[in-house]
This record gives sequence, structure tokens and C-alpha cells, in this order.
Amino acid sequence: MKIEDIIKTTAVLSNSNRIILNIMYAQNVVNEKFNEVLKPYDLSGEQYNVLRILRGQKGNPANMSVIQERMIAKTSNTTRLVDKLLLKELVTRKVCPENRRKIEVLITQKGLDVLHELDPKVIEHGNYFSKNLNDEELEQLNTLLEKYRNQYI
Amino acid sequence: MKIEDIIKTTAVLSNSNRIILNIMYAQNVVNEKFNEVLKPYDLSGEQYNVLRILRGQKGNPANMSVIQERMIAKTSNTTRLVDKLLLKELVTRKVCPENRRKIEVLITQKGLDVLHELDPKVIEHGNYFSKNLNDEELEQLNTLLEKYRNQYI
DNA sequence: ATATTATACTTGTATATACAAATATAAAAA
DNA sequence: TTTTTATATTTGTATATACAAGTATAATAT
Repeated sequence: MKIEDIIKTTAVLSNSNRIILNIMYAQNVVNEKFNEVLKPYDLSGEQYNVLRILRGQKGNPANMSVIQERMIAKTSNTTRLVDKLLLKELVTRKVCPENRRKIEVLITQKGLDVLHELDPKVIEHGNYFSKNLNDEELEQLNTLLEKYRNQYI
Repeated sequence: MKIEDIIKTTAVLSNSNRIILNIMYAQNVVNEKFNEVLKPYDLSGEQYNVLRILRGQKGNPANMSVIQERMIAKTSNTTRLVDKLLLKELVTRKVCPENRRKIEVLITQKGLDVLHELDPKVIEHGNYFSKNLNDEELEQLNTLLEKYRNQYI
């Protein structure tokens, strides 16, 4: 289905506009489906993202600014995100002894267990959307998306 | 810049995963830039979207469910979105006389003027991102994005 | 040693969004 | 006609996000 049919417009869209709309819509669809995957675990997408970042630390703590710079959406609220994870006992936090301004955040075993349980479902989610494209097309889509947004970065 | 460098991961990503991340990130970048365009007009992206839908009606009113079905992100809150536009006098609303359950929303002249002023800036925004791709690549990206998300639609 | 600036994080506030429940009207069924 | 069901929209509530201001600590300059 073309994006025009989805937003039910009769307007003629330029390629530039169609891409914007297609990106918005794709993100929306992907996100909605991913939220369904996470729902039984009572995690938001951003919370999951933080857990992934922490697991990637392989036992080393991450402080707030490290977490923030690794997130896709640079929300200014890593604090409150970590608060939520703390309440669920998926992470621990303590003041860094070397620099008391910093906070050391670590994923707990419980957090690792949740991620481990989610791993296959996350892969399945990725495959669900990519299964209509062959390997070459997948490469192409990645390349084009990177080229598209890479204005001055 | 590759998505891996942006989220500063050393992990090896599958094509499926990279696409998900690239779509998320692209939407983020595009959206952030678009919000900058809208900021001087005190409009959110969704508010702008509603105005566009109303202009597309060419003088005919749109009721809430029509607006909702034409939006990219199906927020359940068209009411409050229209409330905001009403406060700024960009739209009018009245109960439909034929069916008093329905609400007729119309864009005002002021709303049309704002859109008209924004038109070139919106085009510029689209071009800003697409200028790194040639026509063929733009077509390709649109086609791949549509193919990507079109699972069971 | 004290004052200034920078860094790291937290908090406040306003707005946005998600989801469920509530309200009002209309259409269909008993 | 009364009841039931469907439709269209609104409201409540909890959570998320954006942005600015505040706090604590550390580093640098005077």
C-alpha cells in the first residue's frame, strides 16, 4: 500500500515529501509492534534501550551521560528512566566514589534475565518487518537511510 | 556515519536490526528538524498535520474520525489537538446539524495563512534531507520503505 | 584559600501521548 | 415505544517527553 492511500490524500506528493511521510509512518508501525512485544514485560521502548546499553557494558557501570549519548532519542530524562528501572529492580545505581557527581548504573541479574527472555522476541520483531526484502534490498535500505540523514554529520 | 557509530556500540548488528535502528534514528532527526521549522509558529508536528488535513478538505468540514484516520500517528486525542488549534483561532468547530454526534472542523483564514507561510519552509525541510540522494535513489528509498512495512496491509 | 566556571545530574513544569471509561446521539431490535 | 447496540466524541488518569532551572561536586583561575 502506498503512503498516499494510508493517509488517504489525493494530493500529488513529491519524492522528498513521500520519504518524510514514509519514514514517519514506518517508524510508527515498527514502534507500535515493538511496544506490543514489550508490553507483557512492562517496559517502554526507551527503558528497553537503556537495559540494552547497560548489558553492552559487560559488567562495567555506565553513568548517566554515557547512557544518554548512546540512546537513539536523546531524551533529557535519563534520570527518570533509570528511576523506573530501579523500581522494577532491573538496575542498581550508586554514586561514583572517584567523582561524586557521577552515578554508576548497573544492570542486575533480574535485568539480564528479562533481556535474555526478550532476545528471541526482539529478533522475531526485526525479522517480521524485514522478511519482505531480500538481503540485497536490506543492505540498500540501510545504505539509503544512512545516506539520507547524513547531511552534516 | 553508520548507525553503530551514532549509538556507539561495538556490537555486530544484523541487517534487520540495523534497519530498525536506522528508521528510528532517521525519524528522530527529521522530526527534530521539523519541530525547529514549526517552533516560531507555536505548532507541534501533529497540529500542523491536522491543519494540512483540513486544508486538503478544500472548504468542506472534516469530523474527528476523518481527521484521525488521515493522521500518520493515530493518536487517540484528536479532540485535544483540535482544542489547541481552536485556542489559536486556526480552526472552527461546530456540531454537525445532520448528525449531532459528529463535529465539523474547518480551517480558518488565519489557519490557511499560517500554512501558506509555512509551505516554502516545509518544502525546504524535505529538500534538506533528500538532497544527498539522486532521483533514482529517492524512488528506491520510497519503494523499499513501503515494501518494508507492508506486511499484512 | 576563595571565587569562578564547568560538569554531572536532578527537579519542576508544561505539554503530549496512551489507554480506558464516560457521555451523547443515532440506529436497530424486541 | 422501549431497550439494546453501535457510533462519535470527550474526559480522566497515568505516564512520557521537552525544556528550563536548580543543586552538588569538581576543576580552574585569581
